Amino acid sequence: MEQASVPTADPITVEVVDLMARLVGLFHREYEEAAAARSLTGAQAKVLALLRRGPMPMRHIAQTLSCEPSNVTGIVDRLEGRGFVTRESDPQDRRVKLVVATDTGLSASSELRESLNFAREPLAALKASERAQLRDLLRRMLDSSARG
Amino acid sequence: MEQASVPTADPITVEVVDLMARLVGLFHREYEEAAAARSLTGAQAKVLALLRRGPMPMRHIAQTLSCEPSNVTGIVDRLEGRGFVTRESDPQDRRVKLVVATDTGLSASSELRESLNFAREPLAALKASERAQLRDLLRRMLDSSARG
DNA sequence: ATGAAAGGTTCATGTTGTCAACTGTTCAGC
DNA sequence: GCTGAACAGTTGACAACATGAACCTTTCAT
Repeated sequence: MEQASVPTADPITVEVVDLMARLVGLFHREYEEAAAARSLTGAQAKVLALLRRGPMPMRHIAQTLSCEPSNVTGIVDRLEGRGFVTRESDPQDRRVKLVVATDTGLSASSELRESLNFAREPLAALKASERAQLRDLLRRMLDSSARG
Repeated sequence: MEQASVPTADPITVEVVDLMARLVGLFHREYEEAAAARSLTGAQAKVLALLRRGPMPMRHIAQTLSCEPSNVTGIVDRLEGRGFVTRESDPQDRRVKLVVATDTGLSASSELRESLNFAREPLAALKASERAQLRDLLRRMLDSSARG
């Protein structure tokens, strides 16, 4: 909804968006596969990946994933049931539960990250200088949308 | 599994993969939202998008989406129930069912495609020449992985 | 003709996702 | 200090998505 002011995109933008869509499809499949190989689902893997930077309140996880908090409850339940994370209540605010990755959880997540060959093969088609170029372009796109 | 021969990726590749992951997240969310605005789910929208090029057997849809055929049955059921597609049996081989988008389905899919602002905003951060550069790099990645 | 193989569907099951209702906890204003 | 609004998280009901096994029909090779 609400896109009255969208100018018809130029042809290059349209094509880039299309290419992105294909790339997203590829990446997504690879990610799911890599997760499944460690008997994790995609959602579980995503949460574990978030926790690599440290404990995080449920609420924050939900916001990052753009989903309802009640959904996170279930995902964390299953991760907890398998020993990948624990819930600890925040001493600062006893309403919030901090989700903490266990060692098992962290190493599973690291393994998965390492194994993400995605684009390792596709990216091999590019020269080092081109990969750097790609990195810079992507960085700028993401920086701009992080601010937007 | 089975990645004994994966060389440790160079730092740039690792960073590109990370950026991709974020991009995929963004794109995915936008896509789901755009679909939801037309009361379609992401999966339904994907199938409709596939059918823009013409009728397609169930089997082929499943392969393209990398999922089980039985899953496609359900998705197409729901699309059919709402008048977005129909099933016609292939005269050449009466085992196969061709899924055909109706006019309603086609226009819903086109609308959705048009509304995909993703990256329209992020891409605006790039100059025209840079967008072209990005397009070329992405093309080459995808070409290589299409052959792989 | 027969039997194997392929295309779809059905059924049982599990995960992800939403929404509404509920329990605790915090905090502002009185 | 209390009270009530607002917030964090959970629960329960429900729909969509996803898999795997069993099944039916059609095709095709022998």
